Formats: sequence, structure tokens, C-alpha cells
Amino acid sequence: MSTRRATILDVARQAGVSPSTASVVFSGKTPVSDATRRRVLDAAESLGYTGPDPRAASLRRGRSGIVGVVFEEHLGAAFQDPVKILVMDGLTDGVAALGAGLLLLRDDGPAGVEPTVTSAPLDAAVLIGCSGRMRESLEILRGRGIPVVVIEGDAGEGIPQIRLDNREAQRHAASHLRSLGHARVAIVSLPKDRARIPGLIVDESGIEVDVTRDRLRGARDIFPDAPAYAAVKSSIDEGLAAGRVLLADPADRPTAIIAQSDLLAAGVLRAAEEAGLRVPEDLSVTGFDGIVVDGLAPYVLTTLVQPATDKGRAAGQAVAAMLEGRDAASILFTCEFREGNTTGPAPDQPAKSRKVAAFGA
Amino acid sequence: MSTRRATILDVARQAGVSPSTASVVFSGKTPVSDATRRRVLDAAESLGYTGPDPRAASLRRGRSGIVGVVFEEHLGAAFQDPVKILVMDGLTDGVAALGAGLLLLRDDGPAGVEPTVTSAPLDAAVLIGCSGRMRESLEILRGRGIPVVVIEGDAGEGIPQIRLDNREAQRHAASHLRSLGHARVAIVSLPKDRARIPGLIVDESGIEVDVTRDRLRGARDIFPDAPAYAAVKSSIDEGLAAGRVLLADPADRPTAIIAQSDLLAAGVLRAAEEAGLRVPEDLSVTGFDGIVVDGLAPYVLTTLVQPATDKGRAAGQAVAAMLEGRDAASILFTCEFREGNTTGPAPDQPAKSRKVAAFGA
DNA sequence: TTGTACGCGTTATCAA
DNA sequence: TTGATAACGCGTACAA
Repeated sequence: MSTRRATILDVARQAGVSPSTASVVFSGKTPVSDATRRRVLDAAESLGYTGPDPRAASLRRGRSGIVGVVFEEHLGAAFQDPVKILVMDGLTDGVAALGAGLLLLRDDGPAGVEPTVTSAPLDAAVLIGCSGRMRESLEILRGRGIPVVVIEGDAGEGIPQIRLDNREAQRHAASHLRSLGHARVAIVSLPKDRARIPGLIVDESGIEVDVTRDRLRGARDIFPDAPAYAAVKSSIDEGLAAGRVLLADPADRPTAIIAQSDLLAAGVLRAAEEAGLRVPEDLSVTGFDGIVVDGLAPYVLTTLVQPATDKGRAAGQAVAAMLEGRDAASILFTCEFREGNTTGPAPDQPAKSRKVAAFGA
Repeated sequence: MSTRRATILDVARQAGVSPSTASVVFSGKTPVSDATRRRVLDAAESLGYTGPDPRAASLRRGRSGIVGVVFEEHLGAAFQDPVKILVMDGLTDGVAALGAGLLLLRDDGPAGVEPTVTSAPLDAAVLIGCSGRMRESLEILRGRGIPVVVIEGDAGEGIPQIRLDNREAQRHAASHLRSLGHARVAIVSLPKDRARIPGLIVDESGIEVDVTRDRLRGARDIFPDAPAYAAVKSSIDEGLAAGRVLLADPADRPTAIIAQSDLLAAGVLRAAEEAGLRVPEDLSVTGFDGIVVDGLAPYVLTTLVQPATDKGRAAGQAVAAMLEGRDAASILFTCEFREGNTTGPAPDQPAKSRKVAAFGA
């Protein structure tokens, strides 16, 4: 008997109505008399019918209610990043208006199995970042005619982008430091490519990650020769490692460090503690992102607060717009400068500018 | 002309083969001669056909290739939790064997829109946690005939569960402390219910969260009267707050604190620093989870290492099994005790056992 | 307010 | 190795 799940047809039959009427009862697209609704619902109940099969419905409607989110890294790595989490959060909101859910997709399938970006039933997709291999995913999606929005990445012609004024914002922070009298400044940057080799950045043309490049440029607009140390990833521990390197030589210490993320900045603060430096008396530190760094108190980072959640929400709305046939504009979000207690006047020290230049190499 | 996307029918026609042959070329389920394949692929190319429509395919196959992951909280909150992230990571692996993707679902839709757990095209679902409202989702899913696996939650009859030996593990850590001579011990627990009110736990029967309850019992097996302070959530800052409370009175300090998570433990370490206590000389601290806490160095927590990634992977495999008709067994994972440098012999102090009892209220 | 009829794009089955 | 056929389960014009 229970060899097959009941379909809407069975329900209609049992209720003594036509299939279309039954359908309408579930979709609510058309008014139905209470009596009929009752009968249909009762029939459904008695048959154990729990509503239209989403697969059939989505074929019929041409919509699956699913928005893909494509990451270029291991999911574990992606969720290590507080900013991405906020973006996801906003995205959830943004697509909720569509009644859609988010499907996690990785850009570099282990090649063995199904590369989901080619075969998932997506209504639209959001790419987070857009370097290298991500392009392939992009091409595949476009080929399939699936609307795409890109967050923090340059996807080229005709694809809505959600971006940040990274360069201007970072420049603002740098200006702030300069206005406090700092001249010997060092930078801790985000990774510059997929290889993620830590170390002083020598060849800046080799920077493949947009965010890293743009923020670096912003700092360079004010401090053209500041040495920049690329971290392995955005984390406190890596910030600590970078900070140790930059603060290693007491005779040639920067008076301020510009970190390209709050996590890196938190690590630099640790390095300063280790080195016996007071913040901000001996060393000023700026971050970027404006996230809440767990365990950072009593410091309040001087940083650029980016509207991460809004970025996600905007992406969701852009997706919604495209699905409704409107076309979605790219958006450039602005960071807000927030002055905390990690920056202060440059200490009175002889400005060893010669050495700084050498340091900048 | 390009009014409609090409279908496999168009491709077949253009290639001069039957639709079923064209289908087989894309699915690879049946051998096809090279010549035929060529013709079909060429036709597809010329028509801009990029492969079968996943919606139609999934209707036909009865599979969508999508596994839902149901959280009982805001996604942002879920991804704040390092353990959940590891679980997700393992889950990704586990379902990859199915060629499936993960669809993020929230248990408490904003009521306005589509409650996705009722209407998403899922092949299976994984619930993370299973308290309160989660039950509803569970019922809906079961009603739809969708296989469900639960991680860290009791779902009742016939539903495979992936769990941890929380009580035994926590007891192990507590024993370790006792063997080091500790008698005045306090506990910092995870939230005890959705209300997440911080404070000393008075009524232990009011604990709704399985993990909190089980770990507490484990500690209580060794230290029946230890006071337990429930944190708002598992984070360093909340651990710090709890630590401050527990270490507030110099005259009546515990010599050891059992934290129910590594993050909480990290916060307690901060509180100890603040209070001028040395760890482990003046205070021993244990955590739970065995995650890497960013920025914790030089401390290495004494903790219970749980196989979080394995839990996720196991859930994925259980799902795979159920989809193949085999039935999946529940699994109980075991934590491994890891001794770090945050526990040591109890300091030589008069054991104020009376006060401890009072403290335990 | 309800019913009829058809198509959404595939793929499994089986026979050739 | 290929082809014919028949679902898969539903939504929606359109007519009544």
C-alpha cells in the first residue's frame, strides 16, 4: 500500500476536487472556498501528503529557491574569517526576502566527484572574492545563464560587484597616523596570493589579491616607503608573528604599525606586549574591518569599520533584483574610521629616517 | 531566436540522435561511441547547451544532491563557534562522497517568508543540536520522509545520532585536577538554555542544553559541590567575565577552574592574569574541545580534544548510508585528554572547605 | 470558484 | 551501442 508517496493528484482525487484546485490550496495563489480547503487539507492529512514536491515544483516554476555561495577556499578556512561570517549573515538576510536558502559551494572541488557549481540547481550565485580559479566558476555559471554577484572581487563586464573603498579607507588611517607625527611606519598585510608565503613584500606587482593590493596602496599614498610584511593569513597568531619580526630590532623600530585586518592588529598588540612596548605610548597600531575581536579588551582598536553585514545583504538584494529581471547595480561601500585607544602621538625619538629607508628596501 | 534555452531535445535533434542517447552522453551512465559523443557535444556547443537542467534531472532521478544543515541559531552565531565550523568542515567531506552540497537552513525562519525546511529540495538533513524548536523541524522533515541525522542532540527513536562522551571526558579532566590535589574547584559552563542568562547555576534541573548538562555531570561526579557559573555563550570575553566573578574574592578563590569550552577557558586565563594569578602555580584551568585558540600562546590548554571534524564526517557518511537504503548506526565519539601547561599541583593553602560549600550554595 | 489540458526537461527501462 | 516510450509531480493558462 504505502509503496509510493502520495502526490497532489491522489489528494485531489480523495478530496473530490481537481488537481489544480488542490495545488492552489497549497500555493495560495488563488482564493479557495473554506469548505474546499478543508476537504483538501483533510485528504492530505489522511494520505500523509505534506505538500508539493519541491523538485517538481521547481521544474515547473523554473526556480529552485537556492542561491549558491562560492568560496575559493576550504570552508573551514572561510569561516575562520570573521568578516566572511558577517557577510554570510547579511546574505542570509538578503536572500530571505526571496525565500531562498544558501548552498555552500567550493570552487575547487576535489576533482573526484561532482563539481557542484556545474550541476547544482541554482537560481543565482554569489562569489566571495574573485581571483584565479574563481574565474572558471564564473564562466561556468554565466554559461548556465545563472545570475552572479561578486563580493570583493573584480569580475569584469556586466557583473554587479559589491566592494569597499579599501584604498581610501586605509589612506585615511594612514593620514591619521601621520597627523599624530608618525613617520616610521610599518605595514602588516593580508596574504598576497594563494601561495601565502609570509615575509616582506618586495615585488608589489606580484600581489594577486585585490583587497591586499588596494589597502596597501592606501597606506602607500601616505607612507610610500613603509616596509610591508605579508602574513600567512588573517589571524591573531600570524599578526603576532609578523609583529615580532617588525619589532625585533630595538634600534630600528617603527612607531606605528598599520595592520590590514583587526585580527592581525590584535596579534601586533600581543607582539608589542611581548616586546615590552606600551600601546599607544610607544607604538600605535591600526586595524581594518571593525569586527569584535574576542578577548581584545581593554584595547579598542583604531580601525576602519567596514559594513560587512551590509555587504552581504546588498549582495542578496542584488540577486533578488536580477531574479526579478531588474538589473542590479554595483555598489561601493564606505568604511568608517573609528579611533580607539591603540593610536596616539608618535613618541619623541630621533627620526632615524635613513634606517627606515633601508628597512623599506 | 534565442527566446528559449536549448534543451537536450534540441541537442539530440541537431546531432541526429535520440534524446536518450544525448542524455547518456552527458551522464556517462552507458558507453557511447566516440563518433556519437562528438556529434552530440558539437551540437551542444553550437546551441550553447551547457548540460542537463538540474531541476529536471532531480525530478526524474528523485535526488537533488542537496543535504540540508539545520541550525538552531542565527547563522552568524553558529559560525562564531569553532567547533561547529570544524563539524561543517567534516560534513563537507562526508557528503562530498555523495556529490552533494550543503544547504544552510535555519530552524526559526523570520516567520514572514518561506520556512525552508518545509520546502527545500533536500535529499537528507543534518540537525546540529536538537533542543526545543528543533523538534518541530525534525517532525517536518520526518513527515516529508527525509532522512535525518542529529549531531549532539537527542532526537529519539530511530534517528542516528552523532554524539560525544561528554560526561566521561569531563570527569576525566576533573579527576586529573583532583589527583593534583585540587579540592576547591569552580566550573564555568556553557549556556543552560536559550535564554542564556549568565550567573551561578542554582537549579540544575533547568538545564536544557544536553552538552552543558552532560559536561556538568562529569565534573560533578568528582566535585559534587563545585559552584558552576553559566556563561552567556562560548567566547573568550564571556569566559573572562565569568572568571572575574569566580576569582573576585581573594579570600575564597578556587584553585582550579573547569571551563566547558576552550574559549571560556581562554577567558578564564585572562581573568587570572588580571587578578595577578599565575597559571598553573596559583590557578589551574581546563578547557574542553581541543580547538586552536587564536592568540592563546604561550599557554597550551589542558583540555579534552574532541574529534569535531570526524563528527561531521561521520554525519555525512551516515547520510550517505541512509540514502543508499542501508541504515546508519548512531555513533558515540570519545574525547582525548590532553595535558597542557595550564594545570598543575594545587597550591599549598589551607583548604577552606566550609567556605567552598557555602560558595557552592 | 473550479476543472481541463498541457508542458516543464530529463532519464530509466527495455527492446532493437 | 542506440532509440522509442513513458513517467517524474506539479503549476497555470484558459475555459466554464
